Amino acid sequence: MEDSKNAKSYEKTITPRATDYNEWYLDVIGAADLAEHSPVKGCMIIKPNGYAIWEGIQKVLDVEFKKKQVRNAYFPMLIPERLLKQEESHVEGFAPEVAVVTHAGGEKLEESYVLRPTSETIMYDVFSKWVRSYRDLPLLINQWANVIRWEMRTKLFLRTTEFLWQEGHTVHQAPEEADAFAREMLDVYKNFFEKYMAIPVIPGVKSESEKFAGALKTYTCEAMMQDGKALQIATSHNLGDHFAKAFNVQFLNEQNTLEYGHQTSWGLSTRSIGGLIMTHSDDKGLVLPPNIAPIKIVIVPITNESNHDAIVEKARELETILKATYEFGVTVDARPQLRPGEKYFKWEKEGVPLRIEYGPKDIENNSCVLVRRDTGEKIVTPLNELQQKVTELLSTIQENLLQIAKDRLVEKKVTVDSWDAFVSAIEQGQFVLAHWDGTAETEKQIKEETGATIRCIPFDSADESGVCIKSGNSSTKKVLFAKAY
RNA sequence: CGGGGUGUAGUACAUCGGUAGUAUACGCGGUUUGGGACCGUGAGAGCCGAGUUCGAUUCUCGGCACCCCGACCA
Repeated sequence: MEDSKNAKSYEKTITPRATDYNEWYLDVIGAADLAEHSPVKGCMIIKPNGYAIWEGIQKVLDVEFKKKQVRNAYFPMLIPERLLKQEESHVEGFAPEVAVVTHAGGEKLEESYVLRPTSETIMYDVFSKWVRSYRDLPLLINQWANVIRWEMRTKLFLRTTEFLWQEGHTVHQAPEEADAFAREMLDVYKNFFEKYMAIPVIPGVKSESEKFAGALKTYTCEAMMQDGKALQIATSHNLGDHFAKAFNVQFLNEQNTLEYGHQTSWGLSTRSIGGLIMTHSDDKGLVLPPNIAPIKIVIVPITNESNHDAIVEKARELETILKATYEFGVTVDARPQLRPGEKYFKWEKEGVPLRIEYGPKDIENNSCVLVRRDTGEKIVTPLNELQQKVTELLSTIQENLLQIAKDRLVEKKVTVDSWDAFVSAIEQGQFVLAHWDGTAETEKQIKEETGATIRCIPFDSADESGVCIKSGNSSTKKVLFAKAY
């Protein structure tokens, strides 16, 4: 009896909050049907529900990229090993995690290929042929692709051996232009996260030791998960002319002299889905912001055997009305013989922002019941106001989710001036602003002692003189520390 | 790669040197249907290999896989 009870509660309970990764994976992701482990170690099978979110992200970003005149292209997954080795710090950074193809066609290859961990090398080798004159610049290319990084430990969505992303790569005439573009793309990401994903981020610059292998500067968006840990959710790099020199990306300027291009690269991966889940999930499962939710509205007809078909038919009428605005974002759960409660839980678990209950009572009153996923609030709505009310509620839910996440960021972000205060804040899982002397040694020491890393030097961190919380040396800026995923 | 652990039904867990059991999920029949319902019934399992043994899912050894904790990372 005891056993059966436990087993039952296991199946039916979603463990609290997506704060602990394991529970999150097991009970929220697993149950929500977004992804699962593949038979290939460290790789992820993205199920239809998960992929639909990715498709939504692609759709929105593609529009943003087009506004910046960025065009999509596709480059090979196999990169000749020599190309990868051409930029020194780049190969050092990636060497430990590349997978190498040594055999093909039944023979050992004369030259090995690596499976792209990122495409700078192969793309820039090609860019060197595409770029001849200043008239060819800026060159603005994006690619949607999979990449392979042989990480030692993987976590679904956050770090998988293979992941999907977009990587943008550009070439500019002037250093300032490249830097400005890298910053602009970071803004694109920041706005995307806030507007669509309802994830507030802290934009800033990475420290030297945390920056991308081969970059001059790495700009980052850091987000806070519900447990206070940080997630690097998108990055944009100013590559300077490092790669241009390694791959000979040169152009003739107006004075007819040869110059190296100045480059950027920027990316956003399926990790952002992990961030989405860990930002909004609650005890019942996933919570998706309406602006990115593949299904925004589910209509649950309340039926019994005798009236099932008739009520479903009426529910389809509501669906038709809403589809005019929301297209594929509306669905009717017309499965027979299931009790309404069971359907409610399924759709709550999957994060659908708005549920419409529609049964005999509603038909009689010419109304329906709208239920918010974020608050659980039930709102009886006359059918003639349905469309307007739905639009209104979806945008309210979107704003509310962003506000909750913003409040959390404010609440869990502290400024400290002493080492003791720093250590205790980090232990409590907070974001910590503190003075740092700017040296890699101090950074490393802090990491070893507390597990915290410098997430970024926030753009809005003011110049001010102070002393480093660890070394006591002088400092000019406060930087953001946190434990990270 | 270091430290720890686990391999039994779709899932989660038992048991046992000799019929492998429970829950849930799944199929079928029925009663239900405004928050995870119930009754009946059916199908479904020992990672691989070797050894010990009359007999191994169980014990031993080897392999493989996976999980957890570290170093690495979007």
